[in-house]
Amino acid sequence: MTNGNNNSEGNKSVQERLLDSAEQLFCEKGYEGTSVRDIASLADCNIASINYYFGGKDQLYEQVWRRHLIPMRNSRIKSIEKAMSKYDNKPTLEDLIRIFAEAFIGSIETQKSSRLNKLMAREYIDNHLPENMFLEEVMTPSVDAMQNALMQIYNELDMQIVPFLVFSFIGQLVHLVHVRIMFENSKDDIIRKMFHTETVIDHIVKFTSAGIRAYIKENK
Amino acid sequence: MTNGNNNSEGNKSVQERLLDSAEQLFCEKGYEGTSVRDIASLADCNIASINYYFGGKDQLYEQVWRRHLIPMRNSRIKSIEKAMSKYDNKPTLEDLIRIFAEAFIGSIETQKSSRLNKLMAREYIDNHLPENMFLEEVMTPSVDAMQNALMQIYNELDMQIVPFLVFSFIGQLVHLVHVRIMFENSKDDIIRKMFHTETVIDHIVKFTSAGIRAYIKENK
DNA sequence: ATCCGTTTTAAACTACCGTATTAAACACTC
DNA sequence: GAGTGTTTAATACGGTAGTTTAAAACGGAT
Repeated sequence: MTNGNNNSEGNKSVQERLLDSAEQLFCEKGYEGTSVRDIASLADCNIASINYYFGGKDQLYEQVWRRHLIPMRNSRIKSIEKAMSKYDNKPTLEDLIRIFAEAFIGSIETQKSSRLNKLMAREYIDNHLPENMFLEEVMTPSVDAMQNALMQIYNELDMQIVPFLVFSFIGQLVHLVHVRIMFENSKDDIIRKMFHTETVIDHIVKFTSAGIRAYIKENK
Repeated sequence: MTNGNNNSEGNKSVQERLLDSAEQLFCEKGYEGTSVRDIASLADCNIASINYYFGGKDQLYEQVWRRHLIPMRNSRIKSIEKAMSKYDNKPTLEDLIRIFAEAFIGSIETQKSSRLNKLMAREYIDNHLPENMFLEEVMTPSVDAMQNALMQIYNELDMQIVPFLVFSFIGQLVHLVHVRIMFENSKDDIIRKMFHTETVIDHIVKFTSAGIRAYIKENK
């Protein structure tokens, strides 16, 4: 081991080390807050390698995304399909919401999924990806899948309402990620405890189900 | 007019022009994405003025906040107090939620309040304000006021649940701000129409009320 | 051993950052 | 109108950013 970092071990290629280090730093400090020198240093390689292999900081950033974008999107869509098929296309509202929420937050809550959510939260507000890439390749597919699932469960649901329901649901999930970032260094144990995954997902499931059913009753 | 900007007109002082320009740029490009040269140029004054009047970029940023922090916080708290007193401390859930949501989004939906919400969203994730200033002077007071109001309406509500309810409510409001920014340049009229203030607030009121009532019933 | 394409290195380059300096312009009192 | 404190101005400074360069090191094939 040549230094104290944790990205140079093993037999990873330079590209992989750069992607790993870049991911870590981009998640922690954002795009502008991370310098190519920091990345190269953490990856234990020369600065020029970034331009040699990726063509620049921006394209390295894009590759960091592409590495996780498709898996992330797929895991969310898969979670919905699984919930649907498991219950013969008619899972309870609670099951559907819970499964998606867990996939969104990161079911086992690995360090990696937590980091990626943080990266997503940043990209949400400060676009450094090519135009609409985040929207079209990450957000929209998940939202569409969720909308379709909802309409399958409640086929009497007004099609114009469904986007609002998904908006409220996902809004809570995204907000959860933000709030967690905010309080992650907080000493306040009460607040930290409040945002423990299981507890808060239980709440979101209950709250959201009730919100959705508010639109069901009146149509009957 | 010496140039094409819109901050040098009128008889505003240099400080005011700097604050206006800084606010605009910080909202659009964030703290790191904005240079003091950009600010000075937009304000149509010398770079040194920023250090002369404010003591540095960081303190200018803080002043931009302080200018709107107290009014923003107050308008939210006021909105709750007004709702409470108007209905003799027992407004309907729908009234309370609607009034706060309108105050949050910016009732008249000025361009300014939209911009500030964007700035707030950034501050959520990347702190450039002095430690805890954002949390203690903006977020916490509003959240506390909302929690207290809820407990007054439903005094049978479990105190440990209330923070979750407020979380879900505010989560939707914050998400609305984000989504709007995301789609503000979208050509998709359907989406833009969806997030028109009145429509989406109607939904949030309905959805949130139902979510909250889900916790009321079981306690009875 | 030599060649040659690939990878790695150290250093230089250009551009911009936030800040500090210094002097000139201004507004006002006495 | 000389003197005073305040405001504006141009410019210099030290630092760091992302990128480029050109030479050195490497590694397999001939």
